[in-house]
Amino acid sequence: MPGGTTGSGVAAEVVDELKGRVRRGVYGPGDKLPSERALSEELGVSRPTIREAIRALAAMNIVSQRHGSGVYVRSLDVFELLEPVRFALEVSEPTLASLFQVRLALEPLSAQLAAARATDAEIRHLSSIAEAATASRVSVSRFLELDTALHEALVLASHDELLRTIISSLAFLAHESRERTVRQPGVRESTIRDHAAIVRAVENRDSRAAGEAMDRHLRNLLTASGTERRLR
Amino acid sequence: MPGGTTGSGVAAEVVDELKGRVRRGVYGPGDKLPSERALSEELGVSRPTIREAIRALAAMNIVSQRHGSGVYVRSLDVFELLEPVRFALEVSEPTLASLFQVRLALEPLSAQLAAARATDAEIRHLSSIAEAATASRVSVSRFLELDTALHEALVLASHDELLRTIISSLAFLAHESRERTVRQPGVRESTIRDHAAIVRAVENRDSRAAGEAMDRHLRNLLTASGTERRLR
DNA sequence: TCTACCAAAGTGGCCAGGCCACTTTGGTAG
DNA sequence: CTACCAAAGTGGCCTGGCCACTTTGGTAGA
Repeated sequence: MPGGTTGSGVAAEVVDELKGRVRRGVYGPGDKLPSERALSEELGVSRPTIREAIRALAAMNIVSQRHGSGVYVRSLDVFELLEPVRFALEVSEPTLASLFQVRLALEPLSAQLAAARATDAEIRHLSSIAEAATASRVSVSRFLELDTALHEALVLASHDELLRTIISSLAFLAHESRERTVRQPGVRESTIRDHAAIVRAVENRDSRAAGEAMDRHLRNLLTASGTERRLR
Repeated sequence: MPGGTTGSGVAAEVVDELKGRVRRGVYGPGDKLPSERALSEELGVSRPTIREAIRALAAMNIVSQRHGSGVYVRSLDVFELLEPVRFALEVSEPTLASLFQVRLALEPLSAQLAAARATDAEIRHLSSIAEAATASRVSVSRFLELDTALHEALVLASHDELLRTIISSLAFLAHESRERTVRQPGVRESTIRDHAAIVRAVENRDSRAAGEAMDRHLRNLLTASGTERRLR
């Protein structure tokens, strides 16, 4: 009973069918789908309908169409899959408070797991990121980049795909607000301290300390951003 | 410099054009777009191309198509917007253990918020669900249905759209494993007890107790299910 | 033998015109 | 004033076709 949530109609069914095949791995990333004419025959629907379905999948960044060549399954990376919603999020806006609530529940977990599971190479990577942010002449955008990278590296080191998917999605949502938060006085300094504490805990394989350090870090950011503001 | 990121081709241009109109407020939420035939004439492209463009916008949850009526700009609620997250979660094929880890982080939060924010009607609804499961002659599938309904009702009562999106997506992933778990001896009884405790805490507006009850509930399920099995 | 080129096949992009199913609406009969 | 129904409007889908681009394999030249 896979996710047939798209709607009714033949085209919608084709979308679900193809989406299902990608989900089940019938077509993996990089693979070429059958030609529109072939799919048309196989599924017993007209080519325009197939085209509509493929256009929808392309809009969701699940496939990409290459004129004269074929239709290919994309990387299925979380960020890419979320990109189509970026536009719509300009109007929607989850509350910052809500976002932080969820991050406060998940990111300490991410840090805990990272402390327990990170490889030595991953720990070195974490250190280098935290280190890079301490340099005096770091631009705002570069600082944001490093901040994002640290959270991403942590959840990668947790070796938990599900956590990575969710946290990456949230980071995507948070991106807009971070630009403002990081400009507030003192935030960069406290962020550097917090990051250092997290990395130190991971280096020491201290799950509890890592989780607590992350918790403090997020609460600091929350305080700095003012909780009632909306994203964007 | 509006978001002309879609790609090349006439259909892509139509997508950008329509997207731009929505962005600029030419068509606001709830508004009806011109008919496909009208757009076709106005933009000087064929109707199939217009249809492809509209299908793409629908895939991005920007508009919705209503057979016989028209194409409407959507209200853009967060839950629907984050539908792509669901797909992303499904392709990642998480471990049961990983799934429980995340649920253990999020669902107690959901219960806490519900205890603090639920309306009287929502509390009555919760009670009725918990009540229905205590009847002696409830089939396995019906029991599962009620279990899902309770978790869903809780997160609804939390009045947090972001949480709702994530937890609903996870519930979908969990579905397969629940069918097995619920058949294990004693699980239904303990579930009934746990649910009752959660509902009681919400009725008493006791956030802490609600969170703890949910935590115990999930740990009971986790114990009963054996953690190493893979979903799907 | 190897390289460069080119033509044919395959594929997506787009169009024209048509029929059907569903929704909406305004007039009409009760 | 209400209930109903027919016509108009709209999206959903199909057939069939032509064009533009990419790929590929064979061929002519070095």
